[in-house]
Amino acid sequence: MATTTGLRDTIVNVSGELFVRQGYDATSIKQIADAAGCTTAALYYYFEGGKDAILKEVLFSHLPDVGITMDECANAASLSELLHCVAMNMCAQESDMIDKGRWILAEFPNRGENERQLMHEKAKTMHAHLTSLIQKFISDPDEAATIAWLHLSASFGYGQMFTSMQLSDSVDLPLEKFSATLARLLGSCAD
Amino acid sequence: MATTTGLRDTIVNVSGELFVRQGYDATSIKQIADAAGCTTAALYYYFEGGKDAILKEVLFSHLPDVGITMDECANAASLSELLHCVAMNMCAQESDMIDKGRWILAEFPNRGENERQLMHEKAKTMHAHLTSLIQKFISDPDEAATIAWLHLSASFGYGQMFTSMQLSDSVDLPLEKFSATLARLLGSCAD
DNA sequence: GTCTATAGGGAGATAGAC
DNA sequence: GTCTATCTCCCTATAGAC
Repeated sequence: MATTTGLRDTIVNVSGELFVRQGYDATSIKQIADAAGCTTAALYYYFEGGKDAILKEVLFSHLPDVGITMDECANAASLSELLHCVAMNMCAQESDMIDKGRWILAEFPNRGENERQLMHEKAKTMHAHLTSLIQKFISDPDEAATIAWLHLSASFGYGQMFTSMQLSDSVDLPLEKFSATLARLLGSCAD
Repeated sequence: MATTTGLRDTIVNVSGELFVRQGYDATSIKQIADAAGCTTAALYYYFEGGKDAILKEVLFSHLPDVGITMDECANAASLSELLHCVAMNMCAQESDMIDKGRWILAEFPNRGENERQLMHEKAKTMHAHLTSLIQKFISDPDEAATIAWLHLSASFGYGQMFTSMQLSDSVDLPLEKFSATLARLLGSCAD
């Protein structure tokens, strides 16, 4: 891991990767220390609260930032085109939204109220972003907001089933086809 | 826990509940024994393979069985009505499909190839079931299959975000409205 | 079949040297 | 700031009595 950054940042980064890959419980303090190139004692120098404090920091700094992937789609010419673009970006292999989403889902029930609120805020920010893009094509704000949640639900669900659960190994429904069909059907309600 | 059933079954049942509620790693052998009303030694009498063997058994016997919830919708009069009914059943509080789905998603990356295949089979069975219902309204088999995956993705995604992640506490999109809108849009492509 | 008792290991965490 | 050494606790698993 990049040793040009401070050790504290390195700890957060490697922890994030390990947590997403293996889960929080399955990741030991020793493992984090090894990956960060230090000892467990050093972890406690930076994080008095121990492993839990590291998790909090990861949640606050490491959550998927969604604006970026949507801005690419901002100048779509139709609702269908917009939705297609967004689904492709959300579920793309390179995007880690799906991996992180899976992990957050897994960890969610064990977290406190503050962290739950934070995750809700993130989701609502993402939704607001998409809704504002959709409103170029659907003037009714309530309808636009509903379409946005539908689209996020479907994309998230596809990503979890076909990518996280690797259903794409057994079922032939490529992302391209999924996105296109979803966009065609949801896009048919434009003004 | 129902002590009328044999201890072995009791162990599997309480383990399933604990795993879904807290996760596999966070559930100790002692906790299972307490909930089952026996000692840890008894667990090893029934499950030589220990905790992992119990998990295997839970996965094989305790996965959501989907046929039932869909049969209720079998005599829907239109595609929209069918899809609405299925989404309502899948995501209903009483159904534990969403809870179990979340847990399976969380556990998935740590499981072996056999168990992954099993989960794929379960998903494909569910999909085949829905597809056959949809084919009453859409004659093209490929289109019907695609609509079925879209609908399952969207319902699963909604359930995970709004129920598992409790987004319904912060966002006003009731299941009824979600299902109705989704059914209206996906249903609009019927023959 | 189910228990008591315990071995053996690894986890998270800390004290104190440097 | 970072390390070595160590503490304590809890976990999984087993041996042997009943």
